[in-house]
Parts: sequence; structure tokens; C-alpha cells
Amino acid sequence: MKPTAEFQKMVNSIAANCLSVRLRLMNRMVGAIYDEALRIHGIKASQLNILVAVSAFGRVNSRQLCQVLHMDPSTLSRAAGRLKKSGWLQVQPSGEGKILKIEVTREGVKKIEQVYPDWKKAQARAAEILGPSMSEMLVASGNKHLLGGMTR
Amino acid sequence: MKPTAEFQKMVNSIAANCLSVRLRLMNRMVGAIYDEALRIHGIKASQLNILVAVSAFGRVNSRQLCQVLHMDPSTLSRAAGRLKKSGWLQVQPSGEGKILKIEVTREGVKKIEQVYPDWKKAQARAAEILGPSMSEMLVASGNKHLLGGMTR
DNA sequence: CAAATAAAATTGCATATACAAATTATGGGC
DNA sequence: GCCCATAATTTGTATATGCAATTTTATTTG
Repeated sequence: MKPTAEFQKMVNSIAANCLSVRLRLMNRMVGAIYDEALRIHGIKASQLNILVAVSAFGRVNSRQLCQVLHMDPSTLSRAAGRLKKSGWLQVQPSGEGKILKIEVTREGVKKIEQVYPDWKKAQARAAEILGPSMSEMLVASGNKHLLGGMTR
Repeated sequence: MKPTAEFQKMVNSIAANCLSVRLRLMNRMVGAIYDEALRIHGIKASQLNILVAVSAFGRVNSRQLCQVLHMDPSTLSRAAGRLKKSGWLQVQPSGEGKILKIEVTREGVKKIEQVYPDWKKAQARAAEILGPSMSEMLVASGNKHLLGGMTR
């Protein structure tokens, strides 16, 4: 079981540099902050994400939403189902094609409003942990990818 | 269903700034790159992550590993079970306490060696997509959190 | 108009993730 | 030596995630 120097080099290279490891870890840490802050409202960060994305559009079809969120259709399909069951989303055939029309319900709007102050607190705590430069860079990256697609 | 200006402000604030949204999205995008590159080896990025973390330690107990990876014990427990079943990890009572001792097997070492070139390609592609400043910042963040704990 | 084709959505399956509850194993106190 | 408090692990349950296969729906074509 003695590792060669070669092997140690590979392991160190991955351990010290892997972007996936970093992002995954950071995502766990930050996600936990938001989930904890939102728990009293009975909503997870990922669900709020979708709710907000839909609200930003006003109305979307699932294909667009998948593209913008870079999410598999099957993932969105089930998430939307849960949000619908919670009464926060309305999901209907749009008439054109079989593309589904998704909007936020009055209940969903209320939920976002209720949640907002706690989201803000979580955001502040996350920004503190990540540091200003990382936070700014993350927000900036959204301007490239997310917002570009979300402004109708 | 006419949203108030107040509401629109909240939605835009979250959509434009939420660090959790950004990290989650980025994690999906980047994770897909690695998963695709590693698919032919029958291993997921998250599994390689654990394998490498264990290898960096040489031998860990699960508590340490959870701390370093900021991972729930139940999550690690099941992941380790799968990696053990694949023959890449050895999980045993350590003798001291009820603490489990985890090490990489010879098979696991071979797997890392096989996978390494494709990991490197995925890493290059991810770095390209994220851009140099984000990549560097992520790696630097690891020096704070991860590596600090991983260097025995 | 009906059949073929193409596109979209859902379902089956597997892993990742975490919280809560149950279990197990340790080490100490009597 | 046995029982109890405690710490570690596992199991139950639920959501998140994506791939492959299936089903459903729309459009095109004969």
C-alpha cells in the first residue's frame, strides 16, 4: 500500500486545484446557510431559486427555464411539480406546442415577500464568508450568464 | 396577478445577486464537465473527490473527512459505502473508539491513475469556462479551507 | 386525414445531499 | 462486571440532480 511519488503528485494536483471539488464544497457550505435561514418558511434555497427565476420572467416555458438555469428537464419537471403542490407555481400547457407555461401564483408571490428579509440575512452571511472579491465575482458572473437570459 | 413594484424589486434583487443561485448554477455547469470526462471510467466527480481526499490524508477517520469536506456524516457514510462496494476504498473500525478508519485500496489507486489525464482535460475546460480570475480565486479559497485541513 | 417524424415532457433508476431518529459501540461510574 | 451517558454511525425520509428510455404532443408528409 505504499504510494509512489508519481501517485502522490497526482493526488496533490487534484486535491490542490480541482475546481469541481472547490465549487461542490463551497456550494454545500453556502447552500447550508440559505437553507437554514429559509427553513422556518418551509422552503429550500433551490426552490426559492426557481420561484425567483420564474418571477423574473413573469411567465416562462420550461425549455427556456432549463436553458437559463442549465438544468436538466427532468430535474425541473419534478421540482416544478413540488412547487405546484405547495401552491406557489402554476403549471399549464401553453397552447403553443406542448411547451408548458409556468407562472408564480399569488401564494408564491406572498412566499417570496415573506422570505425576503431572511434571504437578505443569509446573503449577508454568505458574502461575509466568501469575502468581497469572491462575492463580487460570482455576482458579475451572473450578469454574463443568468441575467442576460432572464431579462425579457 | 399584477406584481407590485416592491415585489419586482425583491425579485430583481435576488435574481441579480443571490450567491446561492450562482454557486448552484456554476456547480451544475462545472460538475457536468467533469462527470462527462470521467464517465468512461465509471466514476463521478464527487466520488473522485472523496477518493482523492482520502488519498491526500493517507488514512482518515470519517469524522475528520466530514469536517474537511463540510459534508454530513450520513452523506459520507453512504458515499463511502458505494466506493467500498466498487473496491476503491477500505473502511474498517480503527480500534480506537467507534471511529472508522478509511483508506484507499490498490484498486482505488489504480483508478485515480487511470482517471488523471481525463481529470486534467476537464480541469482545463472548466478553467476556460470560468475564466482565469475565477479559477484562481477558487483554487486560492481551497488553500484556506481544504488544504489547511488536508495536509497532515 | 392518417401515418411518420420530430420535439418536449415524464418516468425509471441511480447518486448526492441533509435532517432527524434509531442504533451501536465506548468509556466511565458503582 | 454491569449499566448509563455519550459520541459515532447508520437508517428513514425527502429533495436535488442527471441520464436513458418512454410517453405524449405537434408538425410534417403522403
